[in-house]
Amino acid sequence: MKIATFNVNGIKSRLPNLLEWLEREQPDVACLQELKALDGAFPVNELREAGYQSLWKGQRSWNGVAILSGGGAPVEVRRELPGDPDDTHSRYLEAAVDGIVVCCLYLPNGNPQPGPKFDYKLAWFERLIEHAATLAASPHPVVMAGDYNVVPTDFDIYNPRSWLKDALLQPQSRECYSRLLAQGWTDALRNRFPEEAIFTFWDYFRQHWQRNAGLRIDHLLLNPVLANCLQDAGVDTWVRGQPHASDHAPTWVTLDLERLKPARARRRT
DNA sequence: ATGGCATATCCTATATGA
Repeated sequence: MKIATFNVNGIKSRLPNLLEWLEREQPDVACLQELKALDGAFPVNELREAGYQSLWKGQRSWNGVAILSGGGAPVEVRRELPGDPDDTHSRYLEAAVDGIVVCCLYLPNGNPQPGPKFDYKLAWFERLIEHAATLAASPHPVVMAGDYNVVPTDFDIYNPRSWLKDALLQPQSRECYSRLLAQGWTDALRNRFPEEAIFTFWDYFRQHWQRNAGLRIDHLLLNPVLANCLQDAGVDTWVRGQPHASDHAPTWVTLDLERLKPARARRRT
């Protein structure tokens, strides 16, 4: 099973790119972020024709997340992160897809910092950490995929110097991310490439894509049950090189779900 | 300290992103 996450930066503008990627790479599950569209503008029919059933949560102008499945329909578990009934941003979806719990998240950017947007980022992160503790300990396989808006270490950026004041590199942001991992999550990309600089985002400025001046901010975290199934992980960088591309590239894992069965058998004996 | 580029919207301008 292949599960991917892709910040599309506008589903309406990006639909041709999205469809081409789905056709070529055939992920079984795709988590999308930054739809930047109301629910009624979501291209549900185009995606169905491409072989995907969708669960989505839109919002005017900003944010917006979706979970696409090429197999069974995603079964909604929750449409918001617990902990703040006043939070109106569409940043979280959780669904069961073919036996896997899939969480699709778009963590707040947090710029400029310091300031109220950075405070919101950290508060949202705390809510995620609290909710994720249950998922990490779950006997079910769980993946938390999305745009975390955190560069975990200086090894995850082409050059931290010009980003030192950015919310994505702040010690508070990184501390939250490492506390999340400490619950038992496996950062699939870093697990697959322990000693390589690997990026998922290249901004539109100063020919950063052409110079491979990127950041690693899109992550797929696997709970221990699912980490046992990890086969491979990667970034579909060709998508970033297409005309009219998003500034993010799709990031993915492949999983051997056969390995879930021995664990269950062992528990019974 | 600002801008570079891109997207969306209340669109000869402004907010947001990362």
